[in-house]
Amino acid sequence: MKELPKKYDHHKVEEGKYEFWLDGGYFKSGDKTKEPYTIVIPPPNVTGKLHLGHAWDNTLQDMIIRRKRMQGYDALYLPGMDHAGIATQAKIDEKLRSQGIFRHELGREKFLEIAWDWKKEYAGHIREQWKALGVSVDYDKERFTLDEGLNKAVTEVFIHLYEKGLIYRGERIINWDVEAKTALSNIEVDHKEVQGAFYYFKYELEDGSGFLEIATTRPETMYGDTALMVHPEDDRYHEYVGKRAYIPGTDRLIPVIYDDYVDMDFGTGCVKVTPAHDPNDFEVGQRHDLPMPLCMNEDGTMNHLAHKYEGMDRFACRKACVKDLQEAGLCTKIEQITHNVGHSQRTGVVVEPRLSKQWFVKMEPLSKQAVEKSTVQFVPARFEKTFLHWMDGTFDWCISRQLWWGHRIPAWYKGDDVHVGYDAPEGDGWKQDEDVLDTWFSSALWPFSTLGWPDDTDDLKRYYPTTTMVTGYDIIFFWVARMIFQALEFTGESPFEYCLIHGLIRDADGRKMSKSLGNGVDPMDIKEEYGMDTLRYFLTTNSAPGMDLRFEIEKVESSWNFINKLWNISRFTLMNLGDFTIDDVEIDTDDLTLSDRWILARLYETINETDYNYEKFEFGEAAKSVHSFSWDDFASWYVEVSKIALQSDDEATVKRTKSILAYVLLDIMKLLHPFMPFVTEEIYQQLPHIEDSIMISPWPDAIEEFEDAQAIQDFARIQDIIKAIRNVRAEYNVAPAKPIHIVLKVTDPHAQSVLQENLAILERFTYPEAIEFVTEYSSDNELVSIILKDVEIILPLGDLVDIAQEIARLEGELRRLEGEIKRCEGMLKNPNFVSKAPDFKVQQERDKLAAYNEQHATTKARLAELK
RNA sequence: GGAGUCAUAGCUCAGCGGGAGAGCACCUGCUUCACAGGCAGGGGGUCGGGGGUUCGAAUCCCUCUGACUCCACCA
Repeated sequence: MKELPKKYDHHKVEEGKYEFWLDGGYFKSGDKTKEPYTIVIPPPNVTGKLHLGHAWDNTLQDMIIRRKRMQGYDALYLPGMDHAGIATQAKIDEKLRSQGIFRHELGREKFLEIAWDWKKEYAGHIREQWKALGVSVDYDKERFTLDEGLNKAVTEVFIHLYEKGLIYRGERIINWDVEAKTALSNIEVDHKEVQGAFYYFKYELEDGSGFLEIATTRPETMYGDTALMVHPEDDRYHEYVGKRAYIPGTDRLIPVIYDDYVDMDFGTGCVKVTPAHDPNDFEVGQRHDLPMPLCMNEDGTMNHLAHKYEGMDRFACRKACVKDLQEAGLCTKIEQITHNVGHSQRTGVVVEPRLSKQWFVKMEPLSKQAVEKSTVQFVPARFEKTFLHWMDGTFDWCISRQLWWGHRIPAWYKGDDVHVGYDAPEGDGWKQDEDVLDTWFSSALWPFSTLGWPDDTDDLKRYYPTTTMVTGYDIIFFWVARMIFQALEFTGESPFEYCLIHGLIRDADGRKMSKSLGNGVDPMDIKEEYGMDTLRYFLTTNSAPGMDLRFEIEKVESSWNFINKLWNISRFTLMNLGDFTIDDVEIDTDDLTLSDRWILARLYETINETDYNYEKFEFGEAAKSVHSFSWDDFASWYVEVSKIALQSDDEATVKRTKSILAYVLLDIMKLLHPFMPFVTEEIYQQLPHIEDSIMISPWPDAIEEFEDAQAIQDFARIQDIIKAIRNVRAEYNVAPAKPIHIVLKVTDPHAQSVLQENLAILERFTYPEAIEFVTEYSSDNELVSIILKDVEIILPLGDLVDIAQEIARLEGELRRLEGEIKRCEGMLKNPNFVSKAPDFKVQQERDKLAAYNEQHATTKARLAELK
């Protein structure tokens, strides 16, 4: 006889399972006889450990792929990692700095050697964590964004877009990260509201005729000013246009010009123009052919244009020059304001708009194509709007980064000549661009570059386009959108059929989990304490698609409790199966008791509901069906009922019951395997089974022969009677196991036979002294009577019965029934309802009304007797 | 300034066109031979306010209020 330990021990259960699966080769894809189903992992950065967000993301992917594998697909879950340019380089820099080493002292080559070592180390950590999560990824297909193959894809894409005129190099105002000393794209900048000020300055006119006053939030940029501008229709300023004014505190003169960009009603109506440090001013500068001097260095310190402030940090300079100009009477007013300021997503520093020569992707043709041709189905659908909305208004994408860790831009320069290609052109003197590409440039190709593109590989043909992408809404712009337009451009197809979007993980107080708040939760800590199955179940059942997930330890505990429940129903089953084998499992649908038919009918319904919700990616709903089936139906009722049959002397009865226990439990395990792979594997191994692993066992079938509405209805009658009796026992404080006399007044012949055939069940649950069936029962005040449909339960409780209480209860019941009757009649009297509502609905109401009327009459009669 | 989300039981959330649900918390009984992290019973909600569509609305539409998120170069 097999026996499981009394308590579910997640440590023991999870130990060795992953190795077992790996050894079995179950994660491998490639069975050509099957239809492919592909998910590529969103590649984690090789910067650190996986957090709860990854655990969520990866569990969702793994659930989908495990189910599809069981359903007979050639399931490919392709793993990989992202080099994460800025993030990784920043971390390596930091580590080097702590050792007193600076990147530039090392040189590019040496630095890259260190970076690759770093990658190797972190890739190892990440694989360890995938293992802990239990994700069934095919390691034979693992990729890294800086792999040779992917590098080839990146280069190919760059060259193609360049030749098509969709990649260009130009001087633009870009977002400059003064700490990382690199350009950023627009979406790598987070706008945050901060306290700032409007500083008013006097620009004195050259001819001594007075001054012009401007307001600015960034005084330090005045050293890059090359003009003042006013609106052409602004009467206040006509006389000044054409004159020249001094940049305050300097002897540099700048012209006063007209430009209709100016908003006359804002500020003073006069604006300083700093073409090298502001995107709008840059355009003004171009229109008026103004000089565009930078007044800052790459690290955010001021340059020689700031004369005495040279070398000072931009914010220190702001403070200093404001103070000096105040003293000189040239700063007239300071207004405190709150305004939005761009911060680098990576380093957090205030981004400096800066004129700089960079590479850009021309977005308009690509986004137009994406909007028109994308066939990706977002789940939930509303995220398609998010995607389209962004595609609609996106700016050209700055793709060059002043870093070393990344794909080096395939461009070579010699004087003014530029060559874009795989290799440098023939001849001496060509120098390759020092910069690398934005990390997202390579991530955008991930769904096809990982499968071998640009070569027309077997994998690409077989697994591309991929089936489902799972990711958070926070990277729709960064990644999803770019994958879509690049895929359409280069493969002519959308990169995936479905895109399942999930939200963010928040702490118990609803705050975003972040390093700075220190409120992050390490999935490995949860694994240690509750087990990964618990964490997975928690993560995938506590929010709807696209919604955020609040991390609450109480819910993790309740997930553990559910698994412990499953453990115990398995324990019960195994204790009773004895040496029962898979060959002994036999279900003859012509030879079943009501409870057997009922549990199988419920199983049938549960499989259908679960499948329906799995297909819609509604995992919370899918789990809800299995949860209530296994706990409320199987554990609370069938297991109890089976105890009767298992004690029978009749061998066939015992065998039938064991078969059903084993069969139903096995299906429960399979339905839950995608949620909790470890414990379901453990239990599967103990139960009679065929395949070597639950992972490769077939997904449960909803067998139509099991569908049985009559059984569900009949069993519900039994349950109702039992519940009613339990209820009375509680209400009258009758000890649960104290034997009581039960009289059932049944007139309906079908009800009569159902109850009589299942008398043992009634006895099992109600602890009767005797159960008596009657068609008439003489009035007696010392009894409690519960009136159900077709059945009246009479409990002669003698002294325990309180007539007044009983009258009150029955009157309450009467009121309830009257309410119901009124409702039914109201609906049925409404001609519109009868004519417009579906027939089955109308019939349903009629049936209910009949039943209520009958119950009402019986209750009223009983009440009359009492009075 | 645009776009979107949320408002349902004390808490956290499902449900999203046909009679209000779960988990946790709370109250009352239980050492019932799988489980006391369990079993049985119970209390608790005019489903944010107001309109509309519909035979029927928590569910669809409009509007208001409150919370949040993303996008956006007004100095």
